[in-house]
Amino acid sequence: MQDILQGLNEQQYEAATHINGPLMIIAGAGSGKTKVLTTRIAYLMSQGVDAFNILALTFTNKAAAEMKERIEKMLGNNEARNLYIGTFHSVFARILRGEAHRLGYPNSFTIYDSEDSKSVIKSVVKDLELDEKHYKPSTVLGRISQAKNSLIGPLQYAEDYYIQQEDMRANRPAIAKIYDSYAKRCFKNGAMDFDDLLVKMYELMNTFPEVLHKFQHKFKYVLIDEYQDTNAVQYQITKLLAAAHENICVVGDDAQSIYSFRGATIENILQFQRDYDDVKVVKLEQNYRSTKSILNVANAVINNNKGQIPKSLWTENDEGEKIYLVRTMTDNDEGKFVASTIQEQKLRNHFSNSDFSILYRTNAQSRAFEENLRRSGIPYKIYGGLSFYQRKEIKDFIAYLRVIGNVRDEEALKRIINYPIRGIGKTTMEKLQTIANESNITLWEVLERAAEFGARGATSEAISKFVTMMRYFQSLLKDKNAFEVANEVGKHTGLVKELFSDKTAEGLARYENVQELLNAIKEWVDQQETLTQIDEDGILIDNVSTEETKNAQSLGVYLQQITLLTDADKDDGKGDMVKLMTIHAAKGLEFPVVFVGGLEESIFPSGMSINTREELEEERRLFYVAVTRAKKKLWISYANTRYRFGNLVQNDPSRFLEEMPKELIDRKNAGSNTTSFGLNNSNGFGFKNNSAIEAERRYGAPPSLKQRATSLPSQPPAVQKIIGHQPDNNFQPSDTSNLKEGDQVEHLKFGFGTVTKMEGAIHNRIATVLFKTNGEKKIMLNYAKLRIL
DNA sequence: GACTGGTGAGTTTTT
DNA sequence: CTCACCAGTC
Repeated sequence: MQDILQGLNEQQYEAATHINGPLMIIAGAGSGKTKVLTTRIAYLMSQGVDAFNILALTFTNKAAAEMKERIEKMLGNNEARNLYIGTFHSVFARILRGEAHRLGYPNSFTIYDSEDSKSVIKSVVKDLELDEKHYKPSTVLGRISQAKNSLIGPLQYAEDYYIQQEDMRANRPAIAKIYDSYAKRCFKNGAMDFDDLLVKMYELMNTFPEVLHKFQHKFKYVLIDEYQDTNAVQYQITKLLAAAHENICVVGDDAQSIYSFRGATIENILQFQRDYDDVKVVKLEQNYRSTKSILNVANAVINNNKGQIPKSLWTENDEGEKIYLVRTMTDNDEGKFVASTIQEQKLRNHFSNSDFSILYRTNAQSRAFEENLRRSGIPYKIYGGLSFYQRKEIKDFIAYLRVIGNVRDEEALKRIINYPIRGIGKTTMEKLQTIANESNITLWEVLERAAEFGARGATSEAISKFVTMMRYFQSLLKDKNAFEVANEVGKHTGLVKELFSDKTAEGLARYENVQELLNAIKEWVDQQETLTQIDEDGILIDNVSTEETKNAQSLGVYLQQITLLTDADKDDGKGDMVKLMTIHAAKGLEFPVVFVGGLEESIFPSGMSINTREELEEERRLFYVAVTRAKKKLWISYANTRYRFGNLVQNDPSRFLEEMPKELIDRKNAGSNTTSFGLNNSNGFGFKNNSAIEAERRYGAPPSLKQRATSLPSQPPAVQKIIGHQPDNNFQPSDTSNLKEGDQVEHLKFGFGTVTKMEGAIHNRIATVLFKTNGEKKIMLNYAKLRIL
């Protein structure tokens, strides 16, 4: 026990050992939060608390895995594997797997990912005969998700005056109706979406006192990481769970709240002290991670936000180097700069690849980095983005498994019914679908009784063949494990064979992916075998009943966990690789060397989040998170121009750059020695008249046309030619809400042109215009900088 | 019912 | 640029 608590500072010690009663830890970035949490758990166990009585909830699988691993190391045994540590979603899914029947769901319910959800919404919108252009699945799902996270059901949604006003204003009054149908459809399909995992867990606890009682007493100690990111449902559930013992410990940092788009509210952390009596509050303010320079930059930036919980983060670490600010001509150059800097740093400072991390605001930005790392032969791994399980060929294969596990899963069924092509086409499906909806039976049932509903000839035959095959697979469930079933599916459906005969590069990759899926399932099954050999007292059992093992290895269990899996979880930690991820994904992690890319207006801060102070402050917190990931060295970069939808776009340098204290910034690679970042100063940052010359000096002469096709287009993009337009000092953007094609306009930076194309007014917030300057170049622009002539 | 080529629309952030 | 969707053809 002495060992466990060793090396904690006074506050950390207090936080780790105050195990009875409510505790709130306000933990600054890099203050050893994970260390405290893991120590706390290890300490609990050393005090005789059973691992089965401890529940720790995190926001990412990665954070959970890390905690588990650290605890295991601390305790020196594998008792930690019996802890309930996981994301809200995965822990609740696990619980619901045993209890869902109470809510009318099959215990083998399917979990819908966002793609499935959108697909359901799409068909609901179609059935309700609404305008599919106007009721876009992503928009509608966003509204529904928001409602669910605030515990607002379909009925309440329809009756809520404020919500209805909002929907009316957006001219989408039918969302309430869609929400209702969507919920019913999911229920009929025996499926829960991501939000349902939380909502249904709440319903379960709230409706069945005996269930609540059971879990209140099972989880005598509750810990919640990143409490500032909890939303209303999560808040309510944890409140219920902790009500009996009040041994609840929450850890958070209001400065790192970056999930409000998911319904997270800082209120929860502010409310905590009012929810329980005698809340112990511990502040962790000493940073052990970063250099003084890095921390000071972070502090200076976050100070621009109003209303943070007062806290002063300090460090005893070295001053460190200044923060490097880098400007490049294009997004590709940004990638190139990062790749070469990594090479250089490795040689100079003996860093290994895994010491580096590249962070960005949007997943789309990863490509430029990826390409250049590959070109430089630097091994890298991208976290997030499309997970392995979201790839088309994998989802197709899994769709078979899903239907086998749950025939009510209509989304999966629709996916596979004619894949591989077996002659059950669109028209047939539409007919069957209508029958299913009208007679309120499942699509599967309609298929089973297809002949009875009027299927004839070849179609009827194809359907009954399909049904017979699926029934055969289902018959395997009884005594075959997930891998054996999957293997059979691969063989009998011809899926593997079809991919194998596709000799194109993509076909080969798809084939390999499916192979990898089968391997993964095999691995999982084997792993389950060892897991089930430990009983509830944590003692290894020699003779596990085959029944139990089989159960744990079943297809249903497998399916439920993979939907919640992200790519990061496949990471075995092995392999020396540079890590690429969004800033959101990087929360809670730290790296010796960090590159943050794309510090440009409309990217970071995102163009979607610049309209209210709240949105902007969240972007700023995100920047704060990015900066505080770095231990030793930090590069921040932005590009003058980048490609977006195949078009060249120009963005101003991010406003956040201005907020960093100048004396802590090394700007020798920022291209300009002006002291101002002045966004409107055409002589200032990034838009100098001589930037083409400057670029040539740094990157060499532009490559010939032929070369350009194969090598980096590091030549300054054509847009440069027209840069340098000197607007009238009184340039006032016009009200461009009526802007139309053919209008003559003046742009703040580019000068005069004609509007050739209007693009979307997406979300009514930021819109871009494609226009021709001097009859020559196409550029996409922001409305706000245009004057109609 | 299956296949093809043209067209338009889309990119925050995560489970 | 890339993907989903549509109309038109076999």
